[in-house]
Amino acid sequence: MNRSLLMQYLKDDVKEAIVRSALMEFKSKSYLEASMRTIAKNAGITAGNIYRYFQSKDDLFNYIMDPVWKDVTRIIFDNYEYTEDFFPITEIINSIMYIYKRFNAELFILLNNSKGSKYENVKERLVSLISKRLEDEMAPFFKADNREVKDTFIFNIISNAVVESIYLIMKECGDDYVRVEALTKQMITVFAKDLYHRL
Amino acid sequence: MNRSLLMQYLKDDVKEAIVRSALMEFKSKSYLEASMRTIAKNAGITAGNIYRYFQSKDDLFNYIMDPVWKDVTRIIFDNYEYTEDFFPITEIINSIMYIYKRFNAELFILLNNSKGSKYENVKERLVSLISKRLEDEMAPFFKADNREVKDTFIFNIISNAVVESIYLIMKECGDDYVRVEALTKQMITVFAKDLYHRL
Amino acid sequence: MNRSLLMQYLKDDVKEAIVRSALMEFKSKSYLEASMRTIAKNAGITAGNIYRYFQSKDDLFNYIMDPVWKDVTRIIFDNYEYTEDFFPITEIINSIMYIYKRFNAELFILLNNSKGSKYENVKERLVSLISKRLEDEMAPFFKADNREVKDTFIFNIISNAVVESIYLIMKECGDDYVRVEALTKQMITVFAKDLYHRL
Amino acid sequence: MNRSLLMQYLKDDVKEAIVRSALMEFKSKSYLEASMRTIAKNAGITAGNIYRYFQSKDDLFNYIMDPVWKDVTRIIFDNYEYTEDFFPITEIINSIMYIYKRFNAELFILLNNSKGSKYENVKERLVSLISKRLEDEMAPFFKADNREVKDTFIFNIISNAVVESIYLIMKECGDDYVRVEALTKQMITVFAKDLYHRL
DNA sequence: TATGAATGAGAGTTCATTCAT
DNA sequence: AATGAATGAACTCTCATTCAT
Repeated sequence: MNRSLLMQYLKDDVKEAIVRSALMEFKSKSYLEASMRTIAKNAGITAGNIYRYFQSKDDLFNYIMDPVWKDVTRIIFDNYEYTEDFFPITEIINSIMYIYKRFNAELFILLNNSKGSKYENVKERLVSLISKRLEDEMAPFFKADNREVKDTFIFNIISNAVVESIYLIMKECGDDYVRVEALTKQMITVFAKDLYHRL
Repeated sequence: MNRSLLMQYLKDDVKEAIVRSALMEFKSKSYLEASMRTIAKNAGITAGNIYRYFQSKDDLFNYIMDPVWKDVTRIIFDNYEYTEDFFPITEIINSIMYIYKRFNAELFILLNNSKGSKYENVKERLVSLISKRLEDEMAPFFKADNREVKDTFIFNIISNAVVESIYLIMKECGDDYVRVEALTKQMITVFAKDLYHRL
Repeated sequence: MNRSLLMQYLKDDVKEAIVRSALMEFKSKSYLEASMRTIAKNAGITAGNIYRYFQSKDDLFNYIMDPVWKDVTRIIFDNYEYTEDFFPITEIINSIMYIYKRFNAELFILLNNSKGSKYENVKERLVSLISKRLEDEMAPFFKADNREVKDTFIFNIISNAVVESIYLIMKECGDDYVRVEALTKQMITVFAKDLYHRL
Repeated sequence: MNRSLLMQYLKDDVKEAIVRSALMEFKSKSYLEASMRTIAKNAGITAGNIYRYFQSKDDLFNYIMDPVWKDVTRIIFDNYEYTEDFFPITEIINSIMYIYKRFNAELFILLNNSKGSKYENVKERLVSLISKRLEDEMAPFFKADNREVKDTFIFNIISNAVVESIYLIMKECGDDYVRVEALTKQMITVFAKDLYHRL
């Protein structure tokens, strides 16, 4: 390995250290409260050196969060098979578990600690996406029964409840994936089972 | 109107201006991030002058938030009449509407932007209170059927959903009290109706 | 009494109240640390109103201290009768007791809490005055014996000790004039008796 | 000299500049009145930069004063040999000269300008220590003669005079160690010689 | 590439002083 | 004469960011 490649290697190493340290910091403090000094210290480098790898705090935050957001939105727009319960519960659970396992910390940050960043309103956008999909999926049934929902904002409320619950379960369960899955299932059941008849 | 009364009027005017400006600031930034200078500027006064009306940032925040929290906890501890639907829905709605009409913005801040203040964990405490009450109310029915809930954390999840939904409705509806009431009813129905059978 | 005289009376009344309150404040805080607000509050008036009577904090301080300083310096330059002990101890004690009884608080402030005011170096000036007088009084005796003091700064040191001791006694004894007088006598004895033979 | 050593050099330079500037500031203003901005300006840096070297104003003050106080108390508790003159004058002088040479300005600040810091009452404590020792040393002689002192506060007065005198000599003599030693000797003689017969 | 010293703007807060009333 | 609201500059301290080395 020549010197330039070594440098390249070292560089990636440091970048990863920064990202790892930043994740920790963003998990315990909001975007605005997070300290570049602390991130640097926990990454084993100096504050100034971060700016070799990221233009700004904002840049660093987005570098971490962009892929998560991409994945999350992609998953929501995946086509689920319809089931007679209106909701493809198993697949939803699977998606949630996938995101949970891959982006545990990141999702937590995205939902809760992103104030001040461009992801400030990410929860609202996420809820909107889910809400839209929920509404679309239920529309045919309402049409068939010649019913309609008085105020479609209720879909937002339900979607928001689901998102909030996922975040709550994440906080409660930590790495206990079995409990996460059980609680998530129960939660989806409570919110979605027979939903049509409660609307 | 004599001078003393005029002074009184003017003084109250400024205090109100500060509170109004502070509400705006606390609505858009968390307690810690909010700036006394910005509050002053938007109230049309100098930063130092705020301290004629409030002893500190903390004092100002609590002056606004104390009444809300007092009312909210009082309401939660009120005794509702039991109904055959498990929940005294009408009275709950009335309570929520009361708080909504009086403390729209304040409740939002309390639930979302109180980090760094003494109300930092208010949402968790509120959710716990509601959760406890929910569990207590349902306990007899589970006992009668000789059933039990697998993971009682689900009560926390549901309570959290209710709290979050109220706050979402507030944000959505502005001053449209009729819509607030309708949505709140629908929300409670969706979350609570037949809840026993979905647990 | 007509209105104008009444006003005059009231005015003097307020001025006295300010001075009394200021004395208290300057006794417990240094000139710089003393607060015009506190002085006003304890005088039963508003801060702004002080400025009707005194141009500034400095002006107020000097108004109180000028007469004391005048008296103190005057007394020091009074002519004492010579005694065979070199020092007219009785008269010195009397002078000190006079100042003590009349300007208890003021002297304390002058010596200890005047930093930042024009009396900042008053102790040094006072000590110099006393020192000069001490030297002058002892000069003939040295001359007669054909002796001289190696370093005349020793007179400053002794004078300073006397001044400091007076202030210390003031702090210790409060209004117990009998103890003040006893201790002052003892102190003068300790420092001055047979001084000539210890130089 | 490599870069790291150079940095080290520069860093120490700045720290020294801060301490030097702080000494000046604390010499002319009390702890509370001293300004970090002024200290920074006179050290040729910005106010914020001080905080790279010292955690707080308090930290900076204590960094300068701690060693002095440590040395001073250590010396006072040292055991002196008894002499027939009651006092181990030579050793006292030596101790004073040691402190003088090491902590000229610092002792001045400690005794005079420490209000608001943890050394606020240091002079009183120091005087008490010396006073206690003085009293203890003279007690046997009083007992032997079946005498007693009317008011033992006189020991405090004498101790205070000694402390004050040391500080006065320091201010007067600057770096002229020979004169400091001569004056200190003379001062101790004036205050302590034959003290027993003047009490 | 990396350092770490330094900046500069901003935070909350205090207070002597001014001034319209 | 008196009020008390308001100012504005000062305070200590923090931190993202820059830059000479």
